[in-house]
Amino acid sequence: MELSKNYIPNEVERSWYEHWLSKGYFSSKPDAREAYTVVIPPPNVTGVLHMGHCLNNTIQDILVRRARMHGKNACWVPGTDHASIATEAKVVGMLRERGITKSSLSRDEFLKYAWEWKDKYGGIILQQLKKLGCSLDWDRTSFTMDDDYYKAVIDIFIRLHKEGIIYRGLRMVNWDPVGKTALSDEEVIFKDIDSKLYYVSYPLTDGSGSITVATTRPETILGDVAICVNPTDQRYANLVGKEVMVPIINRKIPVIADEYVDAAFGTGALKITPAHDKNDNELGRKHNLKALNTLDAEGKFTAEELGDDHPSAQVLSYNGIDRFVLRKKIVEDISALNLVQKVEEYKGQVGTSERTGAVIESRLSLQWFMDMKKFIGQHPAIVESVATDKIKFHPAKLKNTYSYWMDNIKDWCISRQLWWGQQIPAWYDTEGNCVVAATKEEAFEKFKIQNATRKIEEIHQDEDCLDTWFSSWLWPMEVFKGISNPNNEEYNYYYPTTTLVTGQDIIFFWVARMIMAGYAFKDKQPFSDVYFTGMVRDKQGRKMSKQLGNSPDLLGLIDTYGADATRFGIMIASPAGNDILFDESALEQGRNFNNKLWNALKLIKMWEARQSSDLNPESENQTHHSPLTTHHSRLTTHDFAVNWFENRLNEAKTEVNGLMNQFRLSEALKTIYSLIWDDFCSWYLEWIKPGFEQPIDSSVYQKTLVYFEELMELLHPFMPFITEEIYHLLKDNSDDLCIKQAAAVGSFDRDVLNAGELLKQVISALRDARNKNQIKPKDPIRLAIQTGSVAAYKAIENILLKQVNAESIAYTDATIANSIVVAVEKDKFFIETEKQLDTTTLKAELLKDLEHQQKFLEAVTKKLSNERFVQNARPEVVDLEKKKQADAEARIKTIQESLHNLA
RNA sequence: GGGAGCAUAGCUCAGCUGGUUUAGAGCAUCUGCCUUACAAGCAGAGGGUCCGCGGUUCGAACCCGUGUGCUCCCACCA
Repeated sequence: MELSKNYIPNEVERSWYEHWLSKGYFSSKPDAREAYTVVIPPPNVTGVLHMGHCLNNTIQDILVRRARMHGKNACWVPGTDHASIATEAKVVGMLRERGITKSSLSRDEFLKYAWEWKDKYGGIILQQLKKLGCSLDWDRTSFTMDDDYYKAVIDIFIRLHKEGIIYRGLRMVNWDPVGKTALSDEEVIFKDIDSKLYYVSYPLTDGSGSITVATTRPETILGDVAICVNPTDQRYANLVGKEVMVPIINRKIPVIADEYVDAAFGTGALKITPAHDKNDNELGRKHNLKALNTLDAEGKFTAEELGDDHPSAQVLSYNGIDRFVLRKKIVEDISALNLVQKVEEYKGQVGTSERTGAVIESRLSLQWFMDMKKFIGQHPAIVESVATDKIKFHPAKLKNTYSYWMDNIKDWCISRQLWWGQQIPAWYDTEGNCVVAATKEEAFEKFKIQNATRKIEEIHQDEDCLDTWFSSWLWPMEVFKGISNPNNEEYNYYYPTTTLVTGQDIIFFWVARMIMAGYAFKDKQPFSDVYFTGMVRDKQGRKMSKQLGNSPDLLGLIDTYGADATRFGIMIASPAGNDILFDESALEQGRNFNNKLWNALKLIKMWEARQSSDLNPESENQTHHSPLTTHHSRLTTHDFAVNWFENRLNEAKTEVNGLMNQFRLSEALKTIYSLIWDDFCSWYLEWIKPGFEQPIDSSVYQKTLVYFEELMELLHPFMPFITEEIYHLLKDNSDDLCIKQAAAVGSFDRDVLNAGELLKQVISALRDARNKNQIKPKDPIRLAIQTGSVAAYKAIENILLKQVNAESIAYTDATIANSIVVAVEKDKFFIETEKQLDTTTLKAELLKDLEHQQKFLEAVTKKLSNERFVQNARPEVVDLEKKKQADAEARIKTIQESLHNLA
């Protein structure tokens, strides 16, 4: 079969993925093997694949594929998250484009549209994962709003409510005026902003002057209920207890004192607006002040609650004005009253919604909460398991982040004013009494106990739904029906899961809460290792964003470079927990690597028909005695190469195992890359390569096939497609690499490896000398070796001849005049050539080297003459220094001889 | 405001228990090569105040202190 010049990935990738699927390699069933379970962090059902997913899922696939090849029953569960806020926003947007407003629809009508939308677009991201080569068990695809899953979430809510962990209360919450819903603290992102500090005066009602406050939020002035100063602040001591007038609305409010106020900030006087600020709200409650709300759910002005104060036409004219427009308007109107003293630039922070980006309002509302202190208190393992590494975090530094958050945890607001999600199983009667129950009928039964005359039509369910994360935290359990069908066979086999791979940005949202759920509902850790990825940034270190247009089109990249190259590119520079700077040149490197593998395949395939089996018996005879003739040494040359590579391969496999166990994936890939490119292609294949149209020893060829296969096996988890392709092109293998079981790693001999390293060193040194002396690659040289171990060089003569383009090799006891001298360790090499040598340059080089060596010798000698060093350092360290000294001395001698030789 | 982390070649990063380090790799750069697997390649080279300062030690990129610069997390002082 003719192999193409370069490797062309697209068709190969498509057909192997189909083949793997058709063979059912990714689907897992419980059996006698140990399970290796990974649940995908479910992407938003609205999502499309981006670089973050690419990194995250490539890592999971590497772990899963490797486990599958190492005797584990690997199960990787796919699925999507209903992502209530994001999805509801998308559906609302889609409806708006069609001229439909959400408010014109009933809940059922809206949900019908949402499900239609989900069914149409919800699977896209999963299809894209197939392109990346992800070996997910598609039969297990789950969704956080599947029927059983939905029931499990409701069940957990009811359970926690019964235990008194979940409660309903009127609290200050983070309100997203765009999403029109409450948010948990974790969903609020604080951003630095340039704002202004307005100094506004409130006239005293007794006409004795005014008090000036500094505020960043003048639009809330109409909701002010007091002015507060620090009780120790002498400036205001005589004003406490008096009254001031709120500008515009002319409401009388008291001047009060509280230690909360910082006298050093602004004017030392603070306006209290309990309806719009968490701290003000607390102060308000402490001092029995009313909370006057002036903003509606959308963040627009409403005078509704100001009714008792007989709002003027001016106040009423603000109705429906957006908070930011209102801010300017109120400042203008107060300025017109000459009550704005000054305006300062101010750098402050505002909370924004993680999902919609809207500036958060603090808003008093009735919501459902989870009492986290109580909850965690009941399950100490939630905190301990991470501290004691029962659940291992990679990188470990995130353990601190986790424990700090746990120690300072606050109640979790779990209700959302949305329709897309699990509807809260709380029911109300006409008097506003509330019971929690799974169904209307159950709720009705409960109400009847309180009031026998209650009719079922009089009760209605809570309109709100639950925070998405209140369903996601059950993911590792419920994908195996662990909640909805407890102790089923699959759950018992696959749970706890093995490794979780996710972004460190969701450590609190998701990871921490899965750990809570794991211990609270099943008394087990949900996973044993968590690999946290950083954020994918562009090569200048900027976050990927739509505005910057710097997020690459992943599918386009896969089309251009292939999935293997894309996986290579994202993995080669991504240590656990660090952000990765995405650079397309890494994908090029991956593509080039594909090509290198392809060409190695082509080379080896050329030999297939050129094996010479007649050399085999002779070869076996030669193994154990010293070779004397050139003919024989060719055979032992191969023995040397084969033996060296086998040892090197085992060494590298050992390294890779170690790195993988530590989750150092990027380094494992680098090790494999260098093993293949440098050791296998650049050295080994060159060493065994027969001359033009010459035969290759059959046993060497067979060994080479085995090595290449093993290299593909090692690389497969990282680059599954090309390795599978080569595995089949190399030999007529009837099995597939995808499920091939890795052979045990053999041992390796340090001496054999060192011999190989020495040979490489000699070859490089001689090539360097050729280069420096401008000997053209085609010009042959004659090589003479002065060494104490002639036999060792005899064994590798043929490699040496070929690798440095020498026409002959001789052994000598003495220096050879008019030659270039190269020293490697204790051996000297003399290069003789027809070319006229540039003695001036050569001398200069040697002198430079000599100086360097002498300095080094000086340093080592000084160290060795330090008695305290010799006394205190470990003996092997001292021996090493002695060896360095001897080597330096020998080298200096060689250089001096060479200089002499040139003269 | 509190906490964590980072700083090593032009760039991205290794360097694990202080001594096999005269500090490595990949990319980029430079030189020479179209050598029958591969120019998306081959062969080779150059490139470092290990952030500054101080300390501990026979010995420091590594440990300690301090300064500087960056990054992240937590925390709603209007």
